[in-house]
Amino acid sequence: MALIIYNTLSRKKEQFEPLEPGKVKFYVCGVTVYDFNHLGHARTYIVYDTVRRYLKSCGYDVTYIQNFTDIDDKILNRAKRDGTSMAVVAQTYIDAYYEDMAKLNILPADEYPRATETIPEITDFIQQLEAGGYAYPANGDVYYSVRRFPDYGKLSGKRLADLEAGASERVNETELNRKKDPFDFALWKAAKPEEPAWDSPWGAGRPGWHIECSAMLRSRLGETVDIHAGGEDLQFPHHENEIAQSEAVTGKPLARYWMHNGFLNVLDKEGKVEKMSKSLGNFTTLRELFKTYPPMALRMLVLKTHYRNPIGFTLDLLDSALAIWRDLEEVLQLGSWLEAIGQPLEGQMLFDPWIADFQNAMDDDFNTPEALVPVIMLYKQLGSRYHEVVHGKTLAEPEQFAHEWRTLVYLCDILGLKAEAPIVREVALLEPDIQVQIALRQQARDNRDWAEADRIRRQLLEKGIVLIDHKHEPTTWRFE
RNA sequence: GGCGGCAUAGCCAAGUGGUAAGGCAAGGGUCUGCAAAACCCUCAUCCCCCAGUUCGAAUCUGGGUGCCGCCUCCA
Repeated sequence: MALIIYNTLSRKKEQFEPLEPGKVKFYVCGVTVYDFNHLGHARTYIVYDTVRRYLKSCGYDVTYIQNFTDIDDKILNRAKRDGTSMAVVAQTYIDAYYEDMAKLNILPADEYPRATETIPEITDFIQQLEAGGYAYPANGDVYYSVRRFPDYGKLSGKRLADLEAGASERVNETELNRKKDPFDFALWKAAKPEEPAWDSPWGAGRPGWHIECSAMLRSRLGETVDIHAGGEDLQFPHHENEIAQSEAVTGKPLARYWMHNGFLNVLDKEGKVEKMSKSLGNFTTLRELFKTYPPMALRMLVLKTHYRNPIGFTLDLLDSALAIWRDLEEVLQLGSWLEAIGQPLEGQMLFDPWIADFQNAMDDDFNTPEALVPVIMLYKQLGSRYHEVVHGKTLAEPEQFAHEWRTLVYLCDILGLKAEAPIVREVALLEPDIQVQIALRQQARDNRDWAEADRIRRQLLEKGIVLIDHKHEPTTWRFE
């Protein structure tokens, strides 16, 4: 089986073949750092983290680059509002980004280039465009001349003629006057008073959004990357413009495969979409969510839907994902449990049908909902054993168990599903007291004093300890 | 108006020509003093509608309806 990826450029599933055998250059458009990350960001980066992990598991040497846009009107507005500088706002939310993504078990990028640290490359890029006749200055701004690039629209399937119909009153008037054509976009923006600015051949100013990515990508990964990815909203105009800029200069394809993930929309009580656009003032931050849900529940939710389909986010959906995650996490924690009680798992992972099913699903354009099936089958199968172990029984067929458990851990690692460390250390401290309580309750039960027995059970439950009665064996317990 | 996508059970969601994966929820059962946990069982004669192609379609074609995204900053 070979990996197949849906390429936005061709609108078809294509066999994946990197430019250089064994190596994958992967560029993902990062966030503009002017606020905390919301659920939608989480989806995008969970998706590409999973793609990256899978590529690695296939043996590819993956270089993963993700930028930060740290120059932007929205950041400036935020700085103004908070009475601080653009640099401070940017750094604040970059730090927050790292924190949130770490909780989702998203691997750090190999590098996080920032626009403000790439100015020389950007101005250099613009000069090359100018030299090639693709860019022209106008009152301190520099614009890209869209009509000079014949392939413009090839990614998004838009033609300039179609766009013309949509050209509306929404265009900024000052810009319109400077542009030769309404579809031209800014490569460089002349400095405005009291705003951060960098020197350039066209005077002080700052780069436009699209050129940042073209320059950062080229500086880190060269002229052509294997995979260029981002949210579906970036398809047009952002990625279209990146292609126009980069390919005009290099004459080579910017990316071999373009991947775009569907949106995660929060649904309101009537089930209507409330897009998480911050300009509409509606978004749910990750840190808010993580106060009440484990981050892995969100990761599970994202994995449960194919990455190109939209997700209508509701709390019910999250609860459903959480239910799966809770069971799965218990089983994943088993290794630690066994170690804690002196029965460490011996045995290796073996290649077996579970892995084949998983790989077939992932090979088909990263079909994670399908790939989750063997994972769920495995943990269901292992789950009953988990309870035997936690209830103090000796594990039967430990080698077979170990092999399956390691397979599960391996698959979960590719999906980025990571269990919290189980609370086992406190057991030694609690154990004697709990045994006393269990004995007292057993006495009550023997006396058919159900009220007292239930009182003790309830009391322990308040401490998070659940009792499990058995028919012929003493009562055992576990954490809630 | 232009471009694109989607429509599968109460909910979520795979499946793209051979007779409907999986999950959540729900119901029933075993067990229990009662619970909890665990385990077992059940849960779409049918895939938005109509027409067509085919021995055969949820899957292909045409038409229709509904929802969504992009066309403006957005993951």
